[in-house]
Amino acid sequence: MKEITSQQQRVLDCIQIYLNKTGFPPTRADICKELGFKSPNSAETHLRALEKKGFISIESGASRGISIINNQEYPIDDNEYPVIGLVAAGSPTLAEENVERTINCPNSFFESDFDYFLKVKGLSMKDAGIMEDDLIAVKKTTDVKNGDIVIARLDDEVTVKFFKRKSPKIVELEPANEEFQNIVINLEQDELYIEGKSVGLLRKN
Amino acid sequence: MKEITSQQQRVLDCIQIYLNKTGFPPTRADICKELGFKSPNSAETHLRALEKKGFISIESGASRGISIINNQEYPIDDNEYPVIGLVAAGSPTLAEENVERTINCPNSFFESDFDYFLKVKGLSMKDAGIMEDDLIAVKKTTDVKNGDIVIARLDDEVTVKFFKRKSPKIVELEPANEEFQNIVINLEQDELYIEGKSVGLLRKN
DNA sequence: AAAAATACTGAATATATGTACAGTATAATA
DNA sequence: TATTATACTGTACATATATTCAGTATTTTT
Repeated sequence: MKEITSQQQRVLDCIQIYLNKTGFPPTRADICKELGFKSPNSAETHLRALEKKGFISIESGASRGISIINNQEYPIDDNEYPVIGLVAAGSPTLAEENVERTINCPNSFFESDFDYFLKVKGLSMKDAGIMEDDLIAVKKTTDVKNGDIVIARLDDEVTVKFFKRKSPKIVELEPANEEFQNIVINLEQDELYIEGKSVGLLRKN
Repeated sequence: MKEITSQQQRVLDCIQIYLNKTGFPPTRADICKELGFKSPNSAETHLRALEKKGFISIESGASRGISIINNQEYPIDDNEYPVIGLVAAGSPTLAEENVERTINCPNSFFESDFDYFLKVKGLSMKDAGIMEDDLIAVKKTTDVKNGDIVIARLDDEVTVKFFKRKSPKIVELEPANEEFQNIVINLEQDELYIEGKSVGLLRKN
């Protein structure tokens, strides 16, 4: 699946909205009307691009012969994602006793797929707009880059910080709050386990 | 809803099966082919009967303009919520030209129901954890309390601030960033329109 | 620097499609 | 008994629609 452009996304959304509203797909002219194009060929070329990239299929010759291809990882685009609150020392993050509740959320809700929500404690990342009780969408991965907001485990405590690799053996975990100190980790002495990284945030107020 | 005949049921089933298979409704000719009719008018009359009895609706003039009317078996808990970006001065917020795209999201995602996502510009609310390009879930209402994060319209500009009523005629819009000034509004002189209030926040990174 | 992809306008056209009209026949209803 | 609904065939046609061709311009990739 190649990358979709913003205009192509608009066309794809337009098709979905039209489908929800009417129960059948739009014509080229309908898409033009919805999105302000003046030539049916504008819609046509976008449709062909979306087809080429695998987002839709087009039945040749058939009117309104557009169908959206649902090629998600899971057949259903919805999932119950666990919300992880306080993590008991030493216990695996996703252990049942750590799951406060679940949230139903489309799989493709954030840019990347993700595995769980982590409920934030404290204000160490407040200048990055991460406040107490915010829910961070966490993708489980150890593949993190400088500047990523990572969920790290240090001495059986889970912490959320910016990731900065200073040298092959020195990693700094940097808060976004001047009242907090950088955490410097010498990988030869201390154990650092990267749980994953933040791919999004959810706040309910 | 009148009683359906066995042939009409076959036609209705045929429409549903065709929809499941292709993603769009059949033409009269398609129905004929599936059910062995030799005249498109056979399908037509059945469709008109189904329409009259309330099982389907037919969009006049539109090809494949058939939609099956759902007897509300399951209320769908999903919706496409518009994302509002830059709002042109003087235009209604939800006008089509302001809708950047839509996000599929459960209706009960935040504590309260909501109407659209507003894409945040600027950092005037950064100390409340609201950063540039964050998406605020906005519930359209004028019923706001002190301390609520409101979406307000002032001189055809949309702004997000804390709401503080100082007296019956004085309202203050308070930013969460020391680099910004409070906005004091005398309701007798200035026009203040409350679009709604924030019921949640969404960040994709 | 050339080629390909994106993002359009505008016009033209073959055909896909809804729909009306003319029939035939049977069963249900008033 | 007359009327209406059901259940078809068959023809015809206006128009709804997909799709091609000819341009222009910008951005991205090779």
